Amino acid sequence: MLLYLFMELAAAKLKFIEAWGKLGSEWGINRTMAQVHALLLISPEALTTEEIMETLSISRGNANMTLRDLIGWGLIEKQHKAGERKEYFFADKDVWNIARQVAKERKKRELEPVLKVLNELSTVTGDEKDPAFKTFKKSVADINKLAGNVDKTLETMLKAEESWFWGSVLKVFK
Amino acid sequence: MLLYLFMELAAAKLKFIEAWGKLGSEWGINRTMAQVHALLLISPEALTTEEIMETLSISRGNANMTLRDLIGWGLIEKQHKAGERKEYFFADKDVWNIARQVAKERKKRELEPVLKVLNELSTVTGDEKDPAFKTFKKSVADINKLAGNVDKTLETMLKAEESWFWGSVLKVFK
DNA sequence: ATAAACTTTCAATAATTTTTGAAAGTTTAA
DNA sequence: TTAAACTTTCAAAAATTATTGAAAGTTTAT
Repeated sequence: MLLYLFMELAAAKLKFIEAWGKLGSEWGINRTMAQVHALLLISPEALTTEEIMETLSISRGNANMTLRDLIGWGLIEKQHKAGERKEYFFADKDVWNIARQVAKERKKRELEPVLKVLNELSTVTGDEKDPAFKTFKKSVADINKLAGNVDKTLETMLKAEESWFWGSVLKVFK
Repeated sequence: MLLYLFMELAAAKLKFIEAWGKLGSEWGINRTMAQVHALLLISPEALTTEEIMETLSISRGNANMTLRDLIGWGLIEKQHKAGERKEYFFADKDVWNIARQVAKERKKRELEPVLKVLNELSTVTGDEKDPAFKTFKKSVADINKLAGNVDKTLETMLKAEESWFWGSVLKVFK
């Protein structure tokens, strides 16, 4: 009976990889990319493309593209071992860095383009007596303001030290 | 020439709906759902299923399911007009409420299940001398801590008043 | 009860996103 | 050079996700 109180490391790893992949896909990050990231996160040494393909049962092409994407996100790096031609990959293990990196990329790729459109839309002119115009203008202005605040907050977060960040925020949010 | 300095309200509406839909799909929210939400956000009156189908060129089935989902997310409500059988739909226009509602739902649907798994994985036992075990345990513990902090922060945000929230946070993030 | 007005369901279809894998490309060592 | 070792590309296929639309279901008025 006691047996079931413990989980094998191997089983735990699989569960972690699966959970990370699911979370990623729910937040617009490709499942495989999140899984490769998870695998490298819990791996003490750098892994080859070969090993990643094997462990996650994915094709060479998929592994290659996913690793390239992860490098583009600043989440993993290539490593070369002396006397070997193969490339090894390892993940930054600092969770605060990971959060910052993801925030930075998504801000750049998704938030900023939307802010640009919202700013354009703020300049629309029309009949101030028209309810359709008034409602449009107010919604756009409100969203623009919120998005701007989110942007500023992220900007500050990107510069922040982990301890400083959590210390300060948790003091405010008590 | 000056003509191009102004944008027609109709064009602006389309652009807004498109941008909101794109943002949604990048963050794991179905494009159509985000578009229907956008349409109702900028509409001064409640709209019928019929009108939504027409404006966005979507089918009755799609409109019906999407509207039901949006009600489930707490972003829109049904309205009945005296002497009419048709149902009308309108969106909460308060941007802070919208942000809170989305945060609340995603916390419940996605963050909490992951926290549950992470907590389970924290209990894994193994050989403290094994680098694979040590790396696994540390990564899980670190992520668990970060996720727990995010959860607490959201929890507080859900209770917060808009002015209080932005006032306080922006003072900290100066 | 009946029928008109309206809403919901869901199997089939369409659209989109992800993955494959073999061929092409590149680098290195001899 | 050449060839082995390794990486990248990308058109085709598979998997996933979203949409359609007609039929079934429900409600209301008479």
